Parts: sequence; structure tokens; C-alpha cells
Amino acid sequence: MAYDRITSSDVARLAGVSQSAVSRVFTPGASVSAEMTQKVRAAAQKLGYRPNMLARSLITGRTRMVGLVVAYLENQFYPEALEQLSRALQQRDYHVLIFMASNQESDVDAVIQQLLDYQVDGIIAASVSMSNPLTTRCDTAGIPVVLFNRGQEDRRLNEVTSDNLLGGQRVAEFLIAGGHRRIAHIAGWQGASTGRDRAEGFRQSLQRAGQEPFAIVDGLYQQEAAVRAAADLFACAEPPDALFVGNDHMAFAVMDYLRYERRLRIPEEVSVIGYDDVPLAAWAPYQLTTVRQPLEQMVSTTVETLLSRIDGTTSAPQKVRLEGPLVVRCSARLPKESHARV
Amino acid sequence: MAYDRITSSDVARLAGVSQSAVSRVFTPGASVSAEMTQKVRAAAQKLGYRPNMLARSLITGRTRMVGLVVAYLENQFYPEALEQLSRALQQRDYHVLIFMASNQESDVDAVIQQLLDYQVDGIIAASVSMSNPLTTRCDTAGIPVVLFNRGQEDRRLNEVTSDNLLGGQRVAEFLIAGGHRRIAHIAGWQGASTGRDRAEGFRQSLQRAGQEPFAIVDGLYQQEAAVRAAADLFACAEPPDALFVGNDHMAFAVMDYLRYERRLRIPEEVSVIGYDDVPLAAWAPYQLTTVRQPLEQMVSTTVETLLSRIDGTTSAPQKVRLEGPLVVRCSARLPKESHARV
DNA sequence: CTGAAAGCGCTTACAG
DNA sequence: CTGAAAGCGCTTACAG
Repeated sequence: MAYDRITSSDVARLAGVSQSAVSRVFTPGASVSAEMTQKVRAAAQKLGYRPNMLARSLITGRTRMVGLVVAYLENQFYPEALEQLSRALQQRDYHVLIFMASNQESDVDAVIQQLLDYQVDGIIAASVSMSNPLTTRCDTAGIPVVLFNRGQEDRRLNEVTSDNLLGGQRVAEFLIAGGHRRIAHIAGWQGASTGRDRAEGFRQSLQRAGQEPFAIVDGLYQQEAAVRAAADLFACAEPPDALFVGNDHMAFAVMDYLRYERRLRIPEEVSVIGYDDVPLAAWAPYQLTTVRQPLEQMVSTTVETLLSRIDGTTSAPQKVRLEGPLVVRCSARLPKESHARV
Repeated sequence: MAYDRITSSDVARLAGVSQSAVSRVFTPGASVSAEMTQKVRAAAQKLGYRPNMLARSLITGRTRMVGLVVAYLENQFYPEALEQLSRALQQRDYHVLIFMASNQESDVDAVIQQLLDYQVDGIIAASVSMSNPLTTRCDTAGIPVVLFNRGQEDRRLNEVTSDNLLGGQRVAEFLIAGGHRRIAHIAGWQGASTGRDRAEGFRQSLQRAGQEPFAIVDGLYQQEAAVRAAADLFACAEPPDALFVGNDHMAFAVMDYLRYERRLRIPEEVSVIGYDDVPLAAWAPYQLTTVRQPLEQMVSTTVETLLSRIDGTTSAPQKVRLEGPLVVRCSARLPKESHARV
């Protein structure tokens, strides 16, 4: 290094005390006299000294870094989650090492391995799944991981999701109550628990009401795929009168397609309901009726869960499912006796 | 630690070699025989050993971590930038320590100080400014910082921006050519170089054409402030016939206000032009004419600049200004002899 | 409360 | 090419 950093020994020399004393002054809870504290702080100040976190971490076994794995930031839900997660962690004096991953498991695994190399204290995986071997690695290394907005059948993994099954049910019920009879679902990616659960809830409620779904197609959480699906759905003579789209992100693209390409009026000619309630859903051009994911709660639960596992307070992995309301706006026809359900 | 990690000594013992040998096998470019490599790798494999990056960093003085400071992820420009920046860095085997900061300088400073504590190799500050003392700290510590999408008068800082002055000029010229005579500017935050430069370019071109701006008001890069400004502008008898809005994010809110609150048709009754060309600008409801920020180039330039400064290849800080085109869509009236200028 | 010493898990001259 | 040893910048028992 061309630049010589200032170490605790430099401070000790200047203050005329031992290096251990300097260390203690910067270790909360260590026993040091007021006089010592003052002398050391003065010297540290003068030299611009700050403890090297790396060296500290090597000994304490704690880096106060949390790894965050995230897939795509295109869907507005994720930047929001990322921002809130970061802020919450920052507030508790944890820092975020971020990794972008594709949905491919091999990619996720590589990324998590690197996180482990950096000795993060815990991992938050947002909307990606982990392989079994990697989960084992984290487990034996004692690094807790919590899955954010994604479920996976592994008891070693913590999970925070919203109640997607219930959400899917509510959408179907609302649409049925609105008098729709040809209800289709452009589903979230069926490789993800969220996509599957929402579809399953939808299916259940329809069946309970004695209706057949018009169709259920996988939109893969991608706008292009969703629009293609919509195009197929509306190519026939008797198209759907309602569309449940697996998330808001796809729903926006579908709405644009329906209005601008097919010249359909929403909700007069076709109702559309989304999932997530991202900020855009409330904007004037969309006014999307959608199921809200309780982001704040999801974030705080995720952070609490992770930190308490890091502290060793909680021993058993938790699977938390949070409820979110259907937010009624103008993209879907209202039930006869319209009562806003927020 | 309840969990004992596997160290190079463990591997050395199992392989029957020295600890240094193990280290060499995992150090690219070190001289080791094929036989040694094979023995060590086998043992490492068996134990699941991976070098501890922290310990390595302590010696090498390089963490291969880059600090990224970002303010708000609400404006779609930033998640995009963040994603691309992360991926580019990841590809070059650097990792991103992310911090959210407000626009307050004190907050930014605190955050950067923490980045320094973690011994990051370099810092990217997206749309935030740094105080002088902090810049000095980074400088004496030998930590290069590059300002992304923000300029600041300090020769020690690297900078990557688009040519905001030119962009502002082009917008004004386009609007003038379109026959507008009452052109207002809801500017980007005047506390930021981007906001100031865009406004200045706008002013210059108007003046050159012998026009007075209808008004220039600070929109603070916030949607609420921008809408308030628009409300004021349109409260009078003879409102503007064109609006240059300081970024797309504000422009969307302003368009919604104009259309849904004031029932104005765009561009028939009023033209709107934005800045950034985020993905949303191309969506059907907006079709926003806007100046593109060449994000890919900005990202790659930022990464190149930072890494070459980290490597010590480049010694003098660079200020790079990249040009971006005016993307003509449908939110602003076209000049008489309409020739698409992309 | 304070200091001398050991050690966290590595890399890197230094001999051989 | 390989090993023994020093050392990166800290924390933390251990004596006093």
C-alpha cells in the first residue's frame, strides 16, 4: 500500500499508552478509565484513526455484513424492498453486501458461495431459490438465511412471504362477486412458490363457486410473456371478461396491450387485477385493483428474523406468512353491493 | 463461534503439507507444482475449505469491495443504474457494499466514513455530493471515488455524467422548432449539478432564439413538488404551451396531473419533455419525448474509471461527460418539418 | 483499570 | 518448488 493507514499502535504511541488500551477505548463495554478514554480519543482524533473492521471481524467472528441476493430490479417491488431492507439493516448497524443473480440456481449458488467467502453474518435471498447443497453449506457454517418473498421446502430455511394463497382466493372471489364468468389467470412464474400459491388460491375459490377458470397460463413474471399470453387469450371469439395477472409488473403491460392494441376499455369490457400494490398501481393511468403485499411488515419481519438468528436468540427457523388486503381501485368491475374492501 | 471454520491449516494437515503451500495453491500466480496443487485441492475439497477473504484482505490491503452510495430508488433511473453497476462490478470480481443515504451531506458523510471503515477499495457515489473533509479523507486514504450522474467542483473527484447542458439546449431547440412560445421549465433540484446544467442549457437556447422562459421553477426531483409547480403554472389565464421537466420521474406525475386533473391533451394543448429515458418513458400511457442518459456507457465508464484508479493505472482524476440523444416520442409537438432526431 | 502476549486466518519475503 | 517465520490490525484472556 502506498498509503500507510493509521493503526491502533500509532494512536497508542502518540497517547503514551498500550495498544490494548486503544482497542478497549473503541470497544463498547470494555473497562477503561475516563482519563484513558480522553487521552486516547484525543490522539485518535488528531491522527484520524478509526478501527479497521476487517481486523476486528477476524477475531470476533462477526462482520456485521449481511448478504442480499436479488434477481431483477425491473419490477418496482424489488427496488422498494431493497431500499427498505437496506435502511432497516443500516439502522441496526449492519451493512449490505449486494449480489445480483439470475433465476438460475447455479448462478444463485455461485453468488451465495462468494457471500460466504466474505464471512457475512447472514443472508437474505429475495425471490430466488437455493440448492440443497448450498443450504447445507450455510447451515453447517452457521450462517442463517431468510428467503424473502419466496417459499421453499427446507426446514433449515427461514421464510417471510405474504399469504399468497389467500390473496389468490380473494381476487377470485372479488371477480366472481363482480359477476364475471370468463375469468382467466396470467400466472406468476410457476417455478416460484408465489406464482404457484396465487394460482392455487385462484383455482380453489373458482372451484368453490362452481366455476371453471377460462384459462391459466404462465406469465413467468415477464412482461413480454404476459403480453403474449394476453394476445392468445384475446385471439378467440369469446375472450375472457376478467384477468387475474400474477403481479402488477405484468399487469401494467397487459393493461397497455388491452387498451392500446386491442382497444378494450378497462373495466367496462374486461377487468384486470394485479398483485403487489407497487406505487405505480396507484398512478392515474393504471388505478389498478390489486392485492397488497405488506412490504413494511415483510421487511421488518425479515430483518428481525435474521438478526435474532444471528444473535442466536432464536434457534429454530421460522416460516412467517403475512396477510395483505385487496386494494380496490378502478381496473376491475365492482361487486353489485359495492363495499370497498381495504 | 459455535461453528469452527475450516482453515488453511486444517487443509495442510490433511494434505500433509505446509500451511503456506495451501495458501499458494489458492493464490493465482503463485508457484506450485502440479502434484502439490492436486493434493491440496483434494484435501480442500474434502473439507469444504475456501479461503477467508477477510484474512486475505488484511494482508493484501485489497478487499475487492466497492462502496456504492445511492439516495432514492423510487426514480426508475437508479434501480437500473444500480443493477448494471452491480453486474459490471460482479463480473470483474468486485463486490458491492451498498448504502442508502439521504441527500443531506452529513448523512452522506457518515455513510462514506463507514465504507472507509470496511476498507473498501473504491467508492461510487450516485447522485449525492460529498463534503470537503470527507473527500480529503478518501484522498489521503488513497481510496478513489467516482461521482455517478453528479458533478462537483473538486479536482480530486472523478466524475461520470451525461452532457446535461447540451441536453437542456436540445430540448429548448426542439420545443422552439415546434412553434412553442410559452415554454416553462420545472427544473431538477438546483442543489444538484444535473438540475442546474439542464436548466442552464435550456436558458441558453431560449435566449439565443430571443425567447424569455415562461418560468423556471425548482421541482426538487420530487413528484409532489413538480405537481405543485405545474399547478401554479397552470393557474393563470395564459398558461405555458410547453413544459420541460427536469427528469422523467417528475414528468410522469406532471403528465398525470395535466391529463387527469386539468383535462389537457398532450401534446395538442401542451407539450411535455422529460430527461433520462427510463423504461417507463416508452410505455403506452406516456410515450414521453425525453433526453436519453446513455446509461450503459455511463456505467461502463464509471466502472473502468474506478478500477483503473484502484489499480493505480490512471493517476489523475477524470471528469467524463457523455452525450445522449433526444428521443422523440409523442408527448411533444413535432417541428414543422418533422425529422426524427434519434 | 492497564499492559504484555497470544492469536484470528491468511500472504509473502526469505532460505533452502 | 517448498517450509518456517514474520506480520496484517485488531480483541481478549491473563496477570498485576
